[in-house]
Parts: sequence; C-alpha cells; structure tokens
Amino acid sequence: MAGSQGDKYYDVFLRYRLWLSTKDGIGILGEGRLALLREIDKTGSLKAAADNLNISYRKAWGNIKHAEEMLGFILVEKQRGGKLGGKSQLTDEARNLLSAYDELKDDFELAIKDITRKFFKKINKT
Amino acid sequence: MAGSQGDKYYDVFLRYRLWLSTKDGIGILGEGRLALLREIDKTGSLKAAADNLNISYRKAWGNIKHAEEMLGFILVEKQRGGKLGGKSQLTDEARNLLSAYDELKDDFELAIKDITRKFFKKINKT
DNA sequence: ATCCGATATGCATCATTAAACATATTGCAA
DNA sequence: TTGCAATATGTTTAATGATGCATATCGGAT
Repeated sequence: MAGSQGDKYYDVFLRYRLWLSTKDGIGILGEGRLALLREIDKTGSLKAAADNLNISYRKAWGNIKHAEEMLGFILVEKQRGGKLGGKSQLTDEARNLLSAYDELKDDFELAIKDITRKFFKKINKT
Repeated sequence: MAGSQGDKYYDVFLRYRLWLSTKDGIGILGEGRLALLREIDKTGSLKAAADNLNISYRKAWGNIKHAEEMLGFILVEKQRGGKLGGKSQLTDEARNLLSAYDELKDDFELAIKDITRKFFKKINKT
C-alpha cells in the first residue's frame, strides 16, 4: 500500500516483476508462463490450460516451446492422437521449477514489504 | 549468478524490474525515467539529458510529462527562451524521489541476493 | 528588433509484439 | 478405416509502442 490518505503518493504503488532469462536478456519464463505450466499441471492439457487462461492455443504452445528451447530441456511431456486427441503433463523438472518459484515468490513478498514501507515513508515526507 | 558450471540452470539468470505505477497498472516511473531525471539533474537540460542517454528529445519530454501527469505534481522545473534557449532542473520532490529510489534499490539488491541463491540451489538439485 | 537554442507538441511512420487464421499430424475407439 | 480432438506449426493481420519529422514558442543577449 502506498500510505495513508493525504500522502503525496497515496495512489502510487510499487510494482515488480521477476523472470528467468538468458545471460543476454532473452526472457525464458515469467509469471504468465509459469501460470500456464500450473494450469497444464491442473488440466493435463495444453489446450484446456490455454482456454482457462484466455490465451490462444497458438500462443501457449509457442511460449512453452520457446522456454524449452532456451532451457535446453523439456517442461511438458506432450502426446497427440487417440480418442481424446492427446494430452500434456509436466516433467519433474517443471514441477520442481514451479515449487521453487512459489517459494521464491513468497520470500520475495516478505522481503519487499518492509522495503516498500520504508520507501513510501520517505517520499511522503517531502 | 545462476550456479556452478554443470548445473542445469547454469546459464539462466533471475531478473527483476521495479517501477511505480497507478492502482490500475499504468506505469509512472521506472529505471529508464529515473535515469533521465538523474541526467537532467546533472546537465540542467532536458535536451542534453536525452542526448546523453541516446533517446530522442521528443520521447524524453513525453516521458517526463506523462509521469508528472500521473503523479499530479511537477518533477522538472522547465524554462524556455533566453540566449541559451532554456534550461531544466529537478524539483525537490524529484530529488527526494531519486534518493529514496536509490535506497530502495540498494535494500532490494541486498534482500534478493540470498533469495536468489536459495532458488538456484533448489532447482539445480533436480 | 533580431537571432539562437532549448522547450513544447502534433502528426506520420516504423518496428516489435501479440492475436488471429489456416492447415497438417497423430493414434485410439467405434 | 474413419472420425475426432488435441498437438504442431507456418502465415498473416492487428495492435501497441517507439522513432522520426515538422513546426511553434519563448526570452536573454546582441
């Protein structure tokens, strides 16, 4: 929260983004793609995951593929064909990544809380 | 740093961005615009600052204006005309903001260090 | 009064990214 | 062996944002 009403920065907020990238700054996985992985895990289907997150299948598929190419290993075990058309499930690596990220996020939130408070306290004093 | 060579995530890095935004997610000030403010402070000129940062005057001017409109107060005291064409200098609010941001950034770096180390330690174990 | 260089701003264009469209492939079950 | 639904992928169009271009304004110094 920015501060108490009346503060100069009352309706200003501090935001942050975290993501994994290559050394030269190419994005690999961010919040959006991790959410996609989580949804694949939940539904067992890339298409269902894309639908649930309101993004096109084309985009979802491309995102996963790009991340896998950057990482050099597979995040989603995909099979096609069959009565149900196919299915997808996360690899162990992907699950491990998700759980590590969740922990990271929590740690982060916790750490940023005080820092943010201190920041707004300082700028609102001007 | 991602970890020791041989690790699965050896050439993967965790990045972050911090910025000020409105409640509904409209960006106000990020690293780039703060750098612009710093350069204005250093040079006393919006044009010189833009040149030094290799961005167009048009863009620099628009960025400052947008930030000021979002914040509801002035960051740069601008005057035009005169032999030298004009000049610009930061308001006290802008200076305060810059110094608070520097402190925030330092705090942030410090906090993220351990968190990042822990994250890579965990995912590299898979 | 005129000149100069920076501030001020609208408008066209270009580039980068995201969304949409189209089409092929796969393999189980009926 | 055919139909179906999801995976797989190229192409293309739309949208967003950055860049460049043009032009006006201002006021101290000459």
